[in-house]
Amino acid sequence: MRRDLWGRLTIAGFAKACNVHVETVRFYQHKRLLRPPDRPPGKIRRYGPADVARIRFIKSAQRLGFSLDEIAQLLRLDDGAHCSEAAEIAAHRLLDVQAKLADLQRMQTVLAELLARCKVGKEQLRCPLISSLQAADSP
Amino acid sequence: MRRDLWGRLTIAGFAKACNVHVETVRFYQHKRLLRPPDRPPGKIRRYGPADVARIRFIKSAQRLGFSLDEIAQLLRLDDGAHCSEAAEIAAHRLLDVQAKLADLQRMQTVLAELLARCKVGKEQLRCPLISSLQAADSP
DNA sequence: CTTGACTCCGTACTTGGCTACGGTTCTATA
DNA sequence: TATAGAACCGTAGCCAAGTACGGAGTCAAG
Repeated sequence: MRRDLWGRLTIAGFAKACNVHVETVRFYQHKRLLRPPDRPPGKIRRYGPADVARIRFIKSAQRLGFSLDEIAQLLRLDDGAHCSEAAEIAAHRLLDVQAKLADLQRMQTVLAELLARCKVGKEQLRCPLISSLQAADSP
Repeated sequence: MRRDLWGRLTIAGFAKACNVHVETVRFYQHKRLLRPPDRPPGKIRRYGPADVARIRFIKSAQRLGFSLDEIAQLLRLDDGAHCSEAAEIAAHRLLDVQAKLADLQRMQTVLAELLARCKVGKEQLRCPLISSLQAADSP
């Protein structure tokens, strides 16, 4: 993993550290989810730990069902937005997160119960998963 | 919303009840997430409440970050799978759900704190969202 | 018993999120 | 300092998940 004298990574090492492809990094830069580090004239870009954390956040948030556009909003909160705007974004996202939590908690209960029943009996098991999710439709 | 004498819906009413498009219903049938109801020869299909619940489950699970393939697995648990197989699927999904829960809980805390700080002060706020997510990379 | 809306089904197009390609510019080791 | 291997950057292609289209078959209100 190549680093310069300040320990900052080239794009290849950076991508590897984030467990994504180089092209994905560039794609996120293009979509303005990640600001490309300044490029000293006639030299190449170098990436630091904050950039790694940022990409990891993006990938984790995707696993939670957020789109890149929603993630861009969340990142603006982390970057520091003015209060009135931040409050609005945060309030929206908070409701969304809470709805997801409620659904996932019900799902967890149902899956855990299924697993427990599996351990005792060996019969054919039905698992009331469908009825475990209740989230309202978001338009 | 058209129903027959047993109260079962045509595909248009069904789609509306699920808040999806007719084409989406057909797409899910094609992907075997939903079995098309039997079609009496020379007549059209009719859909019941169990079908509505199934589509709603699919849409909710998508919001939680599950792909259609993962959702197909979950649906097989609900449909009743044999024990050894069910246990394996359930165990995998349970771990996944628990990782998501942990991340969402941290995110909820951070968003709620931001919102609280917004109410008192009016300054520029940074929100330590990025450091709130820790989920391990799943390959 | 017609007519306009709806169903059925196959195929083609779109969008979001990457992934690959290829020509030019940097970089670092021999 | 030559040169293999990166980095850069634009453009094109790919896959998942829909979305649109169109012709032939149903349905029900008039």
